Amino acid sequence: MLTINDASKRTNLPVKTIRYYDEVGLVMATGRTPAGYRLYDDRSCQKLGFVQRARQFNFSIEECRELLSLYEDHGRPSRDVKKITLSKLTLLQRQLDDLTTLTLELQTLANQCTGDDRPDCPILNAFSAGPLDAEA
Amino acid sequence: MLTINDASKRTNLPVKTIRYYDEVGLVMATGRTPAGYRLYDDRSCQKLGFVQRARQFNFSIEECRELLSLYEDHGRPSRDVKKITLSKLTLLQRQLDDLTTLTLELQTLANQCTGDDRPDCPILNAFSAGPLDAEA
DNA sequence: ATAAAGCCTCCAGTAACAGGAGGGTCAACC
DNA sequence: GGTTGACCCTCCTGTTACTGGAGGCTTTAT
Repeated sequence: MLTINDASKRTNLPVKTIRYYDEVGLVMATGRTPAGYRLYDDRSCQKLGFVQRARQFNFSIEECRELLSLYEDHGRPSRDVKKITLSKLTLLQRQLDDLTTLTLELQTLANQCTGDDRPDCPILNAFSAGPLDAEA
Repeated sequence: MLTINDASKRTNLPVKTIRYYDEVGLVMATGRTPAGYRLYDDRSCQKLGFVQRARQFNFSIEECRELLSLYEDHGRPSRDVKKITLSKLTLLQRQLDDLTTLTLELQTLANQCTGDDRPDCPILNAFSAGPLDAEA
């Protein structure tokens, strides 16, 4: 049985975060010492690692909860997991597109800006004028 | 002089948001009626539009405040604006890279998953096992 | 006169924690 | 046996940029 600190070292998750996951019931401590210290075993550490990686994939806590229950359920069909993953991918793709557009537009503006002492600035003008077409 | 509702219609910003911008002192109402209703003029509407577009470019409220003061200051050098914009671009670029990596990895996993009734699922396995190499 | 629409302020909630206060616990060392 | 230091606990606040709602005026239209 590991203390929360040991679990933290093993998973590279901050102690605060592990405590938070326990609090919201995502990955609960296996038990408590008489003094109330949280205890974690190998299995719960594994779950913490699972959540950590899923979080890195931008899955929300609630989505992690869902994935975790699928993960725990030994007989779950992989179809369910794939469905969640694909819908997540769609979201990611949209975010990616938006961010790309944004970056390009801003890049265009920065290129047009002389960046000297003169007060005329295409960036501010664009913000002021309205939606821009990111041409040349 | 426009009511907050009129300003909302003109800028397409929600009334709540305009009130919020007033509250935090980003774009304050031009004045108030005797009854305490917020009033906005053309200039403040223009500023609201400015903020709206800057927000679409992922500038935070604080950054908007800075840009706005530059925008208000008629003699500001465009250098200042460009500097803020470029540092913002750096951040955006990093976000973009992270998101791209993420999407690719998840895509790989989804491709490997049969998505049928069988419980074996590469996605869960990857989450469970540890950091993955996103090779086909 | 009254009803609907619009306005106000204040409070709570969102996501996923991080930071800190105040206080108990544990192992080691002198 | 006392004390230091590391570790643990709970509870509270703060973060970002709003959104939703309660309770209660004001204005406009009928």
